[in-house]
Amino acid sequence: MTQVYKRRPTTPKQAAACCRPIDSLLNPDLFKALCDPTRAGLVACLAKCGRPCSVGEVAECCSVDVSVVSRHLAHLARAGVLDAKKEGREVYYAVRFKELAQTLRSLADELDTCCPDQGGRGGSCC
Amino acid sequence: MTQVYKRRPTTPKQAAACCRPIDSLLNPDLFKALCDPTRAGLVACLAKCGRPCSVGEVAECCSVDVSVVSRHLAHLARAGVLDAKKEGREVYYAVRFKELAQTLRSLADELDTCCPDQGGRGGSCC
DNA sequence: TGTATACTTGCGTCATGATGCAAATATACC
DNA sequence: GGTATATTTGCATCATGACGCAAGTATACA
Repeated sequence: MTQVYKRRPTTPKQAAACCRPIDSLLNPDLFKALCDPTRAGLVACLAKCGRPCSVGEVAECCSVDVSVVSRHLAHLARAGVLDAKKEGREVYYAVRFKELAQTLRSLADELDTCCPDQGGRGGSCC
Repeated sequence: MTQVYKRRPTTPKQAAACCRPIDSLLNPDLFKALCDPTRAGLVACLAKCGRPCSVGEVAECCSVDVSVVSRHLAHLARAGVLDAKKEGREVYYAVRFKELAQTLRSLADELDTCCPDQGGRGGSCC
């Protein structure tokens, strides 16, 4: 069931005290993982490739050292952007397409909910 | 009309050379704006408040100096997350709900498109 | 014109993180 | 066991960015 909020806070201070889904959806760790140009490039590369790729393969597509790529991929996996699977001496990384898309859509939905001149529940809160 | 791509690149190196919408949708500047906990908190606060708020008002909701809040809000506006409107000696910032939600959904859609075991065009590229 | 309020900007400090290299670890294959 | 390949980790360096304070700018109002 959908929770009904009584009213929207009238000041930012009240709003800050009011805990809502958007607080956790605006997770800085996810954005931190994607905010570096090199990492964003790696994600785009893996997404376009569409299959799990090894660290060495991925390293061929960018100009930084393999050790840097390794660290970036591990970082992205830790943040939930990529999935890691070890096979023999290689580690394959793949984009977690569905989970990532789902997270982004949840955030978009919550933004709509907060938007006052949108259908949804806009205008009410807390 | 929807462009039809012939095939998906088989290596990350080929994928990197293949320009696709996800390259620009994974814009590091947007994520850079949201990756700082203080900034994320400000966005959440403004979203929950739902109306344009002045710098001073917003500053009351967090522990950092007003000058820091001012810089953060300007940063978020520059990245397209917030809208700024000057009224007299006050500056009002508001979340660009629709644009932000749209951007996130576009990225989610493009991820679906790239996902091989999803409906969409998964499996084809370039 | 003078003063108060709202915000921005300059600057120094400090913390975090990106990078490359070299060394360490893990696994495959002889 | 010994060697080659794949990846990770330690370490030093360098760049970026967050922060607070103080000074500067803009606007309102007496």
